[in-house]
Amino acid sequence: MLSDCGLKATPQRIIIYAALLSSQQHPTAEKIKELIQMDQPGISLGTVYKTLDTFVQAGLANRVFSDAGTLRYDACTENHHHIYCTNTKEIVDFEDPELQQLLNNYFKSKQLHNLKIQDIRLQIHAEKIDPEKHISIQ
Amino acid sequence: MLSDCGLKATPQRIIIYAALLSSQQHPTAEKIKELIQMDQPGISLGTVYKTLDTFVQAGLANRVFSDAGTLRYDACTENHHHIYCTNTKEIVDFEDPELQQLLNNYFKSKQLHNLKIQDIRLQIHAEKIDPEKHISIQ
DNA sequence: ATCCGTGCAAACCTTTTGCAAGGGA
DNA sequence: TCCCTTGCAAAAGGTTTGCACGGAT
Repeated sequence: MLSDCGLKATPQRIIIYAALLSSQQHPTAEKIKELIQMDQPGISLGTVYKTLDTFVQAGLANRVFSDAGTLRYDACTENHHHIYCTNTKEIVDFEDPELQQLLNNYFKSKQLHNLKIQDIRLQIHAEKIDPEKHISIQ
Repeated sequence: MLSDCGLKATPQRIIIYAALLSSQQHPTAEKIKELIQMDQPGISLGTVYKTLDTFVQAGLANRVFSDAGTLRYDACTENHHHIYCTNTKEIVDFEDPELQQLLNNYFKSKQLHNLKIQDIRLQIHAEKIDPEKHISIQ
């Protein structure tokens, strides 16, 4: 996977990538360091930053916007959207082919002169009614 | 305007709010300090931060997401979207009632259980073909 | 007189950088 | 072996905080 992208498969990279893949929380660099603490106790925070940056360059990960001014990362590089819970501060993935179709059609008809669209992302700001429960999409 | 929100109308606040309103660039705190330098030379950067924060609390302004890890502000609190130019790094407002209608319909039909939607914002990442020209929407 | 906003500077936090040492191909 | 990666620590932003001063009610 890593070597497919021309990256050396070092233990640190493998573990960071695994952590990023398994975490659904769009973690910060700090959070990833915590997550892998048990497997890789001595890892340096600087290395986590550098590695995540390398992943972004290589197209293995994306940065996710957050209003707190801290960078968050996402191993999912497919086109998808994010639900920002205003109370729990979670960021949850949202994906729906129907929505994608809708947006594609809209932007096909609505010509934006002088612009080449690369990516459309929705931020859905919403309040979780019952923080105990999970979010479900009907 | 300020007093409507229960805020004392001090010279600093008036000038900062005016700068925010007139700038179409979703400025950072630093940028605002520059913008008002001529009118209010002695203003402290700390005051700018505090004032912008006060505005956000009062609902007079919004924070705009940005990947650079710097906070940007927007005096427009109505529902609208942003075009992020990947080459010029500009952030341009995008508003279209038709799109709004489309999104409303979509989210009305697509029930998100356990969530109360507050706000939907699109980030349109796009490349400006000719950086000299302005962006126009057909 | 009191309360709130301002200015200044220090503190803080997150992220980046430089460099020497170590490990993979 | 060679080059790339890591770890550490220092530096570099950007943002927040604490506190004393000043202005308005």
